[in-house]
Amino acid sequence: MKNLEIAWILEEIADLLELLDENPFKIRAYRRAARSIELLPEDIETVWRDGRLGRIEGVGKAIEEKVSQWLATGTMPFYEELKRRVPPGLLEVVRVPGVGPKVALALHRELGVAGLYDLERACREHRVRHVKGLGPRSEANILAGIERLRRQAARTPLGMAIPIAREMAAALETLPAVRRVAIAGSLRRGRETVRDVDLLVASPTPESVMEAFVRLPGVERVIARGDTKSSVILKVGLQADLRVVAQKEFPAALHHFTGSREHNVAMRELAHSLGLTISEYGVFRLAGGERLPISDEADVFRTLGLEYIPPELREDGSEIDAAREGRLPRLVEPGHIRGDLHVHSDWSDGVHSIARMAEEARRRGYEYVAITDHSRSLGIARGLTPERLEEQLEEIRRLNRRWDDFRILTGCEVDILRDGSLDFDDELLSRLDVVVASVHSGLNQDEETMTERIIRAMHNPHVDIIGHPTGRVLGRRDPYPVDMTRILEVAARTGTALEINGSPERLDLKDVHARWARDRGVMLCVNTDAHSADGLGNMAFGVTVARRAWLEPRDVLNCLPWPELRQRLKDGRR
DNA sequence: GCCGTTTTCGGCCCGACTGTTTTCAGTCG
Repeated sequence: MKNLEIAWILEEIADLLELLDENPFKIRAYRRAARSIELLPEDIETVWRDGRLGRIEGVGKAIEEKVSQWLATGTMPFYEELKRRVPPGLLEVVRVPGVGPKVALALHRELGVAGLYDLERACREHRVRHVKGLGPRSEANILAGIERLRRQAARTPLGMAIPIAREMAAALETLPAVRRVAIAGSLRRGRETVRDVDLLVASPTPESVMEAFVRLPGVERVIARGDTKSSVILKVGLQADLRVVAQKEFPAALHHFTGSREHNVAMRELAHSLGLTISEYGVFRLAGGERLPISDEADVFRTLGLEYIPPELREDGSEIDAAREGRLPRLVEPGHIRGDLHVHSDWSDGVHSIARMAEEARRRGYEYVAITDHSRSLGIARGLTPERLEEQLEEIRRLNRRWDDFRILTGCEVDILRDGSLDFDDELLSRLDVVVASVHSGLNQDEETMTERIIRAMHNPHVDIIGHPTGRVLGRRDPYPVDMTRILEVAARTGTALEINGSPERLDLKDVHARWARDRGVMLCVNTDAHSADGLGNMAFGVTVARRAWLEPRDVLNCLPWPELRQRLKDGRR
């Protein structure tokens, strides 16, 4: 699966072309193609073999040829040539915040800077201030930028950024001059990791809001402070941007600051073709500049002849075509989820009793919850022996007498052992309502072995769901290598559902893969993998991933009411 | 380099902030 690799190369080509001062439109073309391929809902090698590369949005003859070369031979002469022409260290230099291609080039030309180390030394020796257009402040800013680059290499996981953003939004809301506050940017679009927190405020007196913003307790340093826009670095290392607009501008501004950049560009191009222009201030006629009435975000889309596009879909611009043609999905919402099918109790490594977990699930309005404790091989998580599981079934039977509007489903999260066999025998599995099968050990197997291992588990008729299918832990553990195309093919054939694990450190499957799954008719199941009553609240993260995958309720197993779910689970086992 | 319900050539989005400048280029989102 080479999609990400190719997207990365095209992106780097764009960076290199920028350093060569090439035509900006050519550079943009490479970035667009990179983005399309990154978000492509199928394996690019398949597309290539079918001769469909040219049909990818933003891929024309020239890029098609280069990508083909790379897929066929593993090299791309054009890319190699660019790398020869540009000192490789300059690519790091342009990643320093505040340093772009023009400055990097001047530093290279005049001071011989060819990498981060050179740049840092040139700043400390005060040589940078003698380069035309730069001064002492530039030196200090570049040093701070290098520091930031080194300290905050990775993006921040959504689950970590959301509470920070909410806290800041709440603090701003208490200001008397503030009329409205919204979290915007990639956070609002629900991206799994974010680079910064974007906040939008409506206020008649921007300066007072700016003043309060840069003094918020979590702020470490101010990097920009203007009349309507400020940026700060938080003590946790994350950047936060605030934009303040007038109240009547708020809807257009909210759209603008939610992005993505590609979505905005595509929207503005569409506006142009309709004789309109669109910015954070509103929608206007090109001729005469008359402001069109906009009272909410949906109006922004409506004036361009589009259905409302939910934030989670605003990525590469293809959602705009879908909106124009009325092809947008009716996205799944938290309220559609009828139960959680992957939950742990204190029988294994959870902290709360089955009864407590069930009561919490019921309180959340669910119709059912499946208790899926670990199986015996996972000693570290106090996995259940078959005998203990038998006892648990009895306990659940007893508890289920409590309600007539709710039920606890029996289940387990059974380990997929190294050879793909399962940790419990078929007879025991056959008596459970729900079987989630997951990989927890032998994570360093090669792709072929791991893929076969999971496929073998899917062929077991008692397995209903594959739990956290790629095993990643955001920022801590890479996914184990699997051939996702083959996994999806088999899942489609066996009717096995794949989990979207909503635990914020997992989010596994990820959005792009979940969308591939949907496109192949594979059912998804959004679970929390909760180990405590609080953990059930992570469903919202899972639903966000599902929405980014364009999923509708019918694509999600646990949107089914219990009678239909039971039927479906039974059918899947034939 | 891409793209086409006005076009296969000539277009290809919009604005804020900074630092270094006398009017703006570069960077960022």
